[in-house]
Amino acid sequence: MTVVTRFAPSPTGFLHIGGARTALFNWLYARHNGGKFLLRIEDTDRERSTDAAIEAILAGLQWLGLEWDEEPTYQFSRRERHAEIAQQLLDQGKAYYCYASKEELQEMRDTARAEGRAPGYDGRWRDRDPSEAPAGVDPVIRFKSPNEGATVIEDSVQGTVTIQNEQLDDLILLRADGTPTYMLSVVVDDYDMGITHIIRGDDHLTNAARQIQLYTALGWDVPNMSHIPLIHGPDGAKLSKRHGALGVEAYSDMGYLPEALRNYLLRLGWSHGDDEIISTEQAIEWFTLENIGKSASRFDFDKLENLNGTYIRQADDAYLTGLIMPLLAEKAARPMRDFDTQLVQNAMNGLKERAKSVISLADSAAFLIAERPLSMDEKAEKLLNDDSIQVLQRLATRLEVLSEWNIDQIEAAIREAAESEDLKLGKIAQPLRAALTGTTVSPGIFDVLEVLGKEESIGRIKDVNKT
RNA sequence: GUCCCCUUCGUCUAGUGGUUAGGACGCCAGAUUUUCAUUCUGGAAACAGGAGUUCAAUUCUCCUAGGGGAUGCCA
Repeated sequence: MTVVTRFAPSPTGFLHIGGARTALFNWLYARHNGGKFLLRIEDTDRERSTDAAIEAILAGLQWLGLEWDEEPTYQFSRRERHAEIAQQLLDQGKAYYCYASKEELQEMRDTARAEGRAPGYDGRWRDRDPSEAPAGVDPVIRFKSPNEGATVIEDSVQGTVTIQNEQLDDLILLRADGTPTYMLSVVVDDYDMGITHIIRGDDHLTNAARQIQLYTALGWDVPNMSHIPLIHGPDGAKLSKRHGALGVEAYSDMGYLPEALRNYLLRLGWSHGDDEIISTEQAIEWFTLENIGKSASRFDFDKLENLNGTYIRQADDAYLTGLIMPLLAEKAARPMRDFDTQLVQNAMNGLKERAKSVISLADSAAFLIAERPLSMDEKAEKLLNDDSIQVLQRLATRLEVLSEWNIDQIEAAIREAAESEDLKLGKIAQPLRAALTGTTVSPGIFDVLEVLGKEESIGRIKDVNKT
């Protein structure tokens, strides 16, 4: 049997971090088994679904490198089919029309809660004759769910979960306006799409019981189910915008590499012994449902950042250069030229050693394409003006020289200063670096000297500044 | 309120009826790097609490506490 998984987001917002992990797990499971990974956009809520959200989700998945198979399915386009199944259940006496008003429903909830019973619809139209229907009320179609016994969910992650049927009320299949609800659509679509394995957030666990009842009523096989724990914010509370409930594009904007985020997400709730750095190939080879944990995990930016640094250090120079050139162009407010790119790429090997994000990588490369003389950032300025260190004063007086990028002179100045003051170069390295790059968040001093020291590079910089 | 799920260092996690309870991030200390970063070495740091089963429980059972989820004509 070919494994078929799916990711089924509702397009009411961006692709958030939890959704991204769900997608990743589905993708990994499909690839591990040589199966298919399908995408279904659950847009049956016409009020809240937007095209912008659909685009953001697709873009997010692409950025993460989670390629889906076949064309995405748009759930709303299948509403006829959903209605057909609802009608079938109606014909079979497994569903019925309900005319209860919103007020009645609210009242039912209130009294149920007050009496300590399971809340929900009390089934007052379940066995009533349609001739008693009030005039002018568009009915909904409800599923006649079993009142007795229990529904058992055999979950690959959660284990066996039993829900008493009396806890579950008669869910709505078709709304008053004739559109299908989520509960009906998922079941029908998963069946029609041939989904063999459902992997989704455990906020759907209770829904799973209701859906199993539907599968049973329809005589369909229940797919294998895995309800994975949710991701929480650093404080343990539900993920909010302040934490990680950002769209994946926000992570891209923050300078995280997709491969780093993927690796991080994979390790959140899944493990393979002590392995931490896991390539995509290894992930596909190793991924199984058994290794998914059952408890919720917190989002930890420190670890993500560390992972990101690791991936940046391993990354190809040209690849990284390609990523930061647009950022540099923005910073410099001018288009980048071939020699700018070449210069940055030459320096990349040294630069990437100390970068934790694509953003900081761009920051540390900025001096390479900056206009001369440099404009200092505040911190750099302060360092250079700190009169508690004599050497700095000397260097500061030579700033004109420095700004002309005469490497020989710079080196001579450094050595002279260091020797005459009997200081280690280390002591003046920080301010020196500030002087050379205009900022304190720049690369190592020797990397700076090395790159700038290349006659060729210097020539190019001068050319740039003249034009 | 009712139902369901979860609980190993601060965080992500490994693990077993008998282990010095392992790794990673972060933190601290040291080495290397004439700065920073990288790298390396070392260190502090955990089985939520209480019963029970057992020769032996972190591991099995129950209870409590804490956390999370569900409880929509949202998905």
